Amino acid sequence: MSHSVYGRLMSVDRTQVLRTAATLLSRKATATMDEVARAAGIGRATLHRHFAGRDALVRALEQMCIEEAEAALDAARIEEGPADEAVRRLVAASEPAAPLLAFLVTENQLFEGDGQNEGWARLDARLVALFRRGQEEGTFRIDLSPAWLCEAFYGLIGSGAWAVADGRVAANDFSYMIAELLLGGARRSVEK
Amino acid sequence: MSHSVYGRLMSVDRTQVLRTAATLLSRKATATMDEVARAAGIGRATLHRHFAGRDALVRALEQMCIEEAEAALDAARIEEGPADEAVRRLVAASEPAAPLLAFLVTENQLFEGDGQNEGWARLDARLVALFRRGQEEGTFRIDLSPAWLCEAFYGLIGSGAWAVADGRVAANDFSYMIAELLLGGARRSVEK
DNA sequence: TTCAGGTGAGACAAAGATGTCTCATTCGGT
DNA sequence: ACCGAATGAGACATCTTTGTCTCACCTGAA
Repeated sequence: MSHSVYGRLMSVDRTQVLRTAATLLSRKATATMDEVARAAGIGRATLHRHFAGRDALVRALEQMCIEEAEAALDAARIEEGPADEAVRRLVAASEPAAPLLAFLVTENQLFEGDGQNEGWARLDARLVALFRRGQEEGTFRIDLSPAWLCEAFYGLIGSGAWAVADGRVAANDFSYMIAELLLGGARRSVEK
Repeated sequence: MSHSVYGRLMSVDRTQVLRTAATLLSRKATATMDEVARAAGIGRATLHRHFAGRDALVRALEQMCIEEAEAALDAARIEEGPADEAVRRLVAASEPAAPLLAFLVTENQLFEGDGQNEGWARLDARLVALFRRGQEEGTFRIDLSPAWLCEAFYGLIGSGAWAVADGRVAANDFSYMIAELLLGGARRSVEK
């Protein structure tokens, strides 16, 4: 028996398919399974062999997004050092997952059903904890709630991903722009 | 012949239907015409009488969004006074159009077709001009491009609208949170 | 009351998407 | 070269959505 990196004999890269699907679906949420398959460069039948249907595809996207976001949180070591630097590290670490997040942030449909993935709650909790820590340490202002900062973080990651995808901003500036705006805002400041 | 406020004998409020549709579609982009009709409290047939199809509905949404956004730009008098205060006024004036913008920001599908509404270019131009003016006047930092500030503005309006709709933040805090984050960021500053 | 215009509900066919299947082909390992 | 596994293309039935139509009902104005 032969094995690839992921333990299966195969040619389609599940991860790559999901990334492509995320990019397409964030641009056109009503895209059909056929369009998703074509965008990923595979046949509709093959797509169906890997994901039972549209719902299963979105669920897989959700799962992958949560895993990558949690990996980013781990990699950024958000519990360490000043909160603002932790946010900077987190933005940078979130860049690979940005297209995924851009899609899922808008797919609020996921939060209607009965069994919503508990991963989102974990993510939110860790992110809120980070902003709360920053407030308690005096790094972040206290008149903006951690919940809102959390939302803004998601929103800016999504906006950044779209802006880069559309070529309105350079990919290299991704994390700088997001972190700077989130932390310092647009107004010119006397400090730093 | 009888006339209502809008010059037609009628009972359905076109504007209200569009607002409801925007709210629903921003939460569930794949909603059917029937779901949109139910959400608006009208029959599917009636919805069809007013909007020939899903495409026409989205186009009407787009047009309404552009009109309201331009009205907000006018009402905020963004050419007057300090740029940061102009942004504050603009955010406040944009609040009524927020659910509309939240939907259309994510409906990138609109920017694929051949005939995309030129209203977006007008909007972008005015917004970019505002941020550029702020930079030239020394109010805004120059290391964040006007194009990115423009994107971030849209993104934060959308995030704010969702956060309010989901009850994660109070509706009263809408414009304060957005304007403060966009202008000042999360980091505590020595000024002000 | 009368009446015209608007509406909701349902029926209906057409169009599109989905899920499943078969078969020829290609690719990687042996 | 061989062979098994996976793929792409296409056919197919089914389900959903869409667009259109009819008809009964309601409402406001005369």
